Amino acid sequence: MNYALYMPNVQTPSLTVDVDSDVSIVQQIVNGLRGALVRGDLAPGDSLPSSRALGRDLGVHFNTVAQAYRMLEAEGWLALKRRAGTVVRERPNPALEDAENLALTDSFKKELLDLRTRYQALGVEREALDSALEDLIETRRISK
Amino acid sequence: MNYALYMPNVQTPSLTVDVDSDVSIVQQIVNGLRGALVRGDLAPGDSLPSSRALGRDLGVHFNTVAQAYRMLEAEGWLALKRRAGTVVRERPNPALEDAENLALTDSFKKELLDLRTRYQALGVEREALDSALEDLIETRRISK
DNA sequence: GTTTAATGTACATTCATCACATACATTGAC
DNA sequence: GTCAATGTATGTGATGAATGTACATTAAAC
Repeated sequence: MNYALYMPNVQTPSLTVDVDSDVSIVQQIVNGLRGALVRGDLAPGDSLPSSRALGRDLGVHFNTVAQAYRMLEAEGWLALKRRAGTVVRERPNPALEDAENLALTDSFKKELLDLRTRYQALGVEREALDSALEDLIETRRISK
Repeated sequence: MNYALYMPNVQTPSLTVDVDSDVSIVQQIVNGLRGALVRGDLAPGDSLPSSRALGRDLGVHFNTVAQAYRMLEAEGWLALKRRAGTVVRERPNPALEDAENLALTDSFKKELLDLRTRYQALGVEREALDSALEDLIETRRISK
């Protein structure tokens, strides 16, 4: 089942959770919120729903949401305060050492390759995957 | 720790396993072998090491390798026979219904977007990620 | 200022999964 | 036919995921 959350700065619903997915619910929430944060749909100063409210909307336990919030807090995106709720923080992009940067880029390439290979093995045509890759690059060019 | 396996049709070692990774060992083996199968480094008729031999080389338990073999058997890549060992099968690319194809392409886009966003949030520059994407497209064009 | 209710935090529980250990069934080689 | 190498089946301890429940904090209401 999928549920939706409405962001303060965007009209279309985002943050859906698929209980049947093989990626954990916490990770799905983290991915969805991180995407909104990177896109700017959630901006510094914005308040997020309480873990209980979001858990209710998503159909999961509030502790599951709370854990996702804490992971995003650890990444520097959110500030969590008791009773006051969860707020988006100002978050400068982390500066990386060259070595870290190279290592991360390599990991990215490896994950990317595995991802593409997996869908290719499932029978998706090369052209469809290629154009999805192109689309991602293009989208980024336009949006920035 | 990383270990290496030598494929019959390729000089450079492949299939490394990282115990500290957050992706499971079985999945790493599946990913590595599937990559070799899709690339053609492992071709129909090729024999794979026994689960015990590969487990020894990789430094993991042979049942872990056996499980990976069985997953690839379920995908249609391998034929497992007792005593005779594991052999690469002829495997036509699965034909997909249009609906499946669209759904898979959507999943691919979603996973791709999450992947890129995650590394972007880690501080990797947009240009590095973009060029990795471009490289993947280019590599595929050349190799096929 | 006191009370109160809403929020995040902490810990226990249940269940699934991972990697491994061990015993077994099968079967090609000799 | 015997044997040893291979895959198969089942059990186990550890880890993690999602939830249940109780608690600590604190902004808001009065």
